[in-house]
Amino acid sequence: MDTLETRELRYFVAVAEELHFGRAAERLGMAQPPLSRAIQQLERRLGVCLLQRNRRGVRLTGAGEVLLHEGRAALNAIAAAARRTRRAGGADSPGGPRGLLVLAVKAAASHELLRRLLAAYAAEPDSAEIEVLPCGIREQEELLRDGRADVALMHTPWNSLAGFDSEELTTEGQVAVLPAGHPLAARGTLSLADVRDVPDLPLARWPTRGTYAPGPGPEIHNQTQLAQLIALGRTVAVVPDSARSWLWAEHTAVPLTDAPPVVTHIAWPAHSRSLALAGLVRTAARL
Amino acid sequence: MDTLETRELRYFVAVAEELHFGRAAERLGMAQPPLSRAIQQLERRLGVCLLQRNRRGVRLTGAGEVLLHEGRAALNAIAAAARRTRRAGGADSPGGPRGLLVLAVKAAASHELLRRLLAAYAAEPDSAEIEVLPCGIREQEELLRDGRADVALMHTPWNSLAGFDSEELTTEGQVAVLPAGHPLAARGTLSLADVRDVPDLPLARWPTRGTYAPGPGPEIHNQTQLAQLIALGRTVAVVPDSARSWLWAEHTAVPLTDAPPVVTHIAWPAHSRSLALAGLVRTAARL
DNA sequence: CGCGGTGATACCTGGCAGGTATGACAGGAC
DNA sequence: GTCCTGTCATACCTGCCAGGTATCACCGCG
Repeated sequence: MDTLETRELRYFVAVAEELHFGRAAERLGMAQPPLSRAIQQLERRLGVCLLQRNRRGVRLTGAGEVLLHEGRAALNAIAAAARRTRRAGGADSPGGPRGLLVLAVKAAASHELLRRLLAAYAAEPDSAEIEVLPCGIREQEELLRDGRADVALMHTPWNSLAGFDSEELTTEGQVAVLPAGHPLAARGTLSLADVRDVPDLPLARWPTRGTYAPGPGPEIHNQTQLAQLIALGRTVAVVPDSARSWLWAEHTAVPLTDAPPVVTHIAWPAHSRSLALAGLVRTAARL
Repeated sequence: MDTLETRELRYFVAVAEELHFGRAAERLGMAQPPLSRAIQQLERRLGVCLLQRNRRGVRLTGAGEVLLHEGRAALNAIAAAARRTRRAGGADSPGGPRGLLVLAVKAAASHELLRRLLAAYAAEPDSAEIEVLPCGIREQEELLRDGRADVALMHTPWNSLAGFDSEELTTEGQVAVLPAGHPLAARGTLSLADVRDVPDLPLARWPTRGTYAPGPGPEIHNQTQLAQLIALGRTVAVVPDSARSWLWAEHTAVPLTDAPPVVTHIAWPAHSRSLALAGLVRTAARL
C-alpha cells in the first residue's frame, strides 16, 4: 500500500525527464496507455499530484520535482545493489577471485600516486584485485552512486565529496602549462592574474556540467586536444602539479603562486563496509 | 532483466535478517513457498548464490552480505522517496502549507541553539514550517536516510557525518555533572582522570550500538534516569556544556579541561536540493 | 524408526501489467 | 466555423506471474 515499486520509479523518472508520455513510453519500450495508467495509479497511491497535465504538454509539480530527485537516487541505489552483489558473487567459491574493487579515476590524473597506490596495495596480504576505471571527473560521483565503481580518487575543488566517506591523501599546487617558447615560460613562478592577462594566449575553457562559460579561449573536450592546442601556442591552461606526467616536450609548466591547492582524496560510498575496501583505504592513507 | 524489484529486495532482506524462510514469510505476511521461489528466482537473475542452505537453517554468502547492506540502503532510499514526495504534496495548492521540513534532534541536546535557530528561521521571509522530531542520537542518521526527517542537528564525535552534507555550527567543551554536595563539585575545573578515579562515583555507562561497555557504573537508558542517579549521589557523567539546560538544582557542572570538544553540525542528505532546506541551513550558518 | 522442523516442488488461480483501439480535447491553419 | 494533428485518457481484452494450498525430500533426534 505504501511501497513504491522500482517499475513505477523508472516510469515516473522517464516521464519526468521527457515531459511527454509518448516519448517516455517509447524510451521504456512500451505503449503509451499503460504508462499513463501507471503514473495515475502512482499519484493515487501517493495521494499526491505529480504532473500538471496542461493542454499541450506536461509540467512537474513541486512534489514531482521531489520524486524526480529522490527517485533517481533510489534507482541508483537499486542499480548499485544489483551490480555490487553480482560483483561479489563467486568470491566464495574456493579458487575464484577473492574480490574485485573497481576504482574510478579521472583519466591521467594523479598518475604517480595511483601507480604507488596500486603497487603498495598489491603487496598487501589478502589484497583484492583492483580494476582501474578511467572516466571523466563528473562521472566519478555517478559511478560510485550507481555501483559501477566501489571507490574513487577525487580532487577538490572539482569533485564534491558530499555523500561520500573519504580520506585525504595529498595536497599539491597548480601550474600554468604554456607553449615552451612563450616569454612567460621563462619565468620561475606566475600568478593567476599573469596567466589571465596574456592577450595572445586566451585561457582554455572546460565544460562545467556540460556547458562552457563565455570567454575568448577555445572550448576543450579532452586532454589530448588541450595538449595539442597548448603546443600550437593557441592557449594556456591551469592544471594540478601532478599533471606534469602527461605534458609534451613542447610544453612548459610554471608554478602558480596563488592558485587554489588541489587536494586528492580517496572516496567511497558512506555505507560501504567491505574488508577489501577498508584495506585499500588503509594502504592509501599510509602512502 | 537486470533490474531488481523492491518486492524482491524486501523479501531478501527479510530472509537475510531472519535466516529462516518460515519466519521471514510470516513477517512478510505471506506463505513460505512463494518466498522460497522468489529468492531462488532472484539468485538466478543475479547469477549469484546468496544463501547457503544447509541442513538445519540458512547462512549468508559473501554476495548475500553485500546484498543485505546495499539492499537495505536501497529500500531506505525508496522509502525516503515516497515519504518526501508525500510531504511535498499539496505544497502547490494555494493556501496550503508552503512546505514542511522535519528536523531531527537528539532529545534535549543543543536546546538553546535550537531555540535560536527556530526563531531566526521563522523570521525569514518564505520560511517553511519546521517540525521538530526528538529522537535518540543513533536514530537521527536512520531518519535522514529513510526520509522520515529532512535535516538534523548532529554532534560529533557521537554522530557520524558520513553520507551527509553538513555545515559546522558551534563547538563546546564538556562538563562533569556531579551531585551538588560532592567534594569535587567545589573545584573550578577537572580533568577526565579526576572524574574516572572517584571511587564513590563510578562513571555512568551509555549504550553504544545497543550494548554496554563493562564497568562499575550504572547502565543508563535515558536522561531522566541519569539525572536522578546523579542527584542521588550514585554516579557522575560527562556531557556537553549545553546540557546545563536540563540540569537539576541538586547538580553541579564542572568544566573538564581535557575532554574532546563537541561540535554541533546541521546535516542533511547529500543530494537534497530543496529551497526550504537551503534557507534553513543558511540561517543556521549565520547564527 | 517415527516425529518435528526445515526448505523445495507441483499445481492452480486471480489480479494486474501490458497491448490495441478509440475517445476527448485543445490548438492551429484556412 | 471545420478540418487536421498532436496530446493524454479511457475501455476492454489477454497472458503472465505472484501467491496460495498440498505435498515432498531431507535431516537430526528422542
